[in-house]
Amino acid sequence: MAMLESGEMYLETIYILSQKSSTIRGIDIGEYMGFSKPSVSRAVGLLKKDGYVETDQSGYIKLTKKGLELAGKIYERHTILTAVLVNLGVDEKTAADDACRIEHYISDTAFNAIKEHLKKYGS
Amino acid sequence: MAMLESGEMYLETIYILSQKSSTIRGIDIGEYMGFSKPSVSRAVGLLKKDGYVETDQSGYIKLTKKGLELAGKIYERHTILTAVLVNLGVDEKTAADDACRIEHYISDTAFNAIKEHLKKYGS
DNA sequence: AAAATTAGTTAGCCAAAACTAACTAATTAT
DNA sequence: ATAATTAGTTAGTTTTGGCTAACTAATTTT
Repeated sequence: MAMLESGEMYLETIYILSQKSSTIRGIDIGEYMGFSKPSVSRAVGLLKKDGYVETDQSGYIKLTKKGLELAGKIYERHTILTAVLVNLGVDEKTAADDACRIEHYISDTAFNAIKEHLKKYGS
Repeated sequence: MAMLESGEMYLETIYILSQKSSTIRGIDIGEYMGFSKPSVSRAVGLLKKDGYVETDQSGYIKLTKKGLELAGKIYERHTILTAVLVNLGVDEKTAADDACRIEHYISDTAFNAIKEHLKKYGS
């Protein structure tokens, strides 16, 4: 099935936490996102079932190649969209919040157009 | 309660249909959106309950002042966001599809910044 | 006038994604 | 060694928003 906003947010969170620690547990994800343990357990189970994530012998959560690719893509959208909005004069917090929602709904085509524009004109 | 994407899509559809006809029925909305009669019935009932819509003696659906304001705002987002994406080189269809999703998730602050930019620089 | 179509509603199903309560299992503290 | 904390899972609830089936009521058609 196609990945929805919820699944993408979990993936992105795992990606971000991976940059700080190599041992990520469900509880860390829940704490970061403000969700309960069962919600995380269910969501990670779905990501695992769909091959985005796997757990090692100790139960730590890792992104698979497929998961890393998608998470990286979403994270890039997050940073670029935030940057574009900040360039347009939007405050950091609002820009990041908007980017965090829009990143799940924008097409590759539209995102790439925005990214190219930012690269060329910086605004 | 806050209006979600679904409710906003129904409002926007009613707004668009209102520009072509003054007698709008549930069946027209369903046909336009590709949804079943019961889905429309339920959605219009919620919009009515929250004061965005009312029905006249003949059962025709009209936007209230409150509904017209919100629908107009969403429609403006739709047109401006589409225009911005087209200016960036995105094809019409993709631009409109993206705008149709993003319009529900962007903040007033970010949208206004984008709108001002379009006004000043046309791209 | 009787039959058929059309519009709307009601009831109930399904999926997604959050939740609480309560369980298991493992680790840590006393 | 026992008790307490911590992490994860299971079961079951809630909300949102689609759906079908089946009903009512009004309008058309024949």
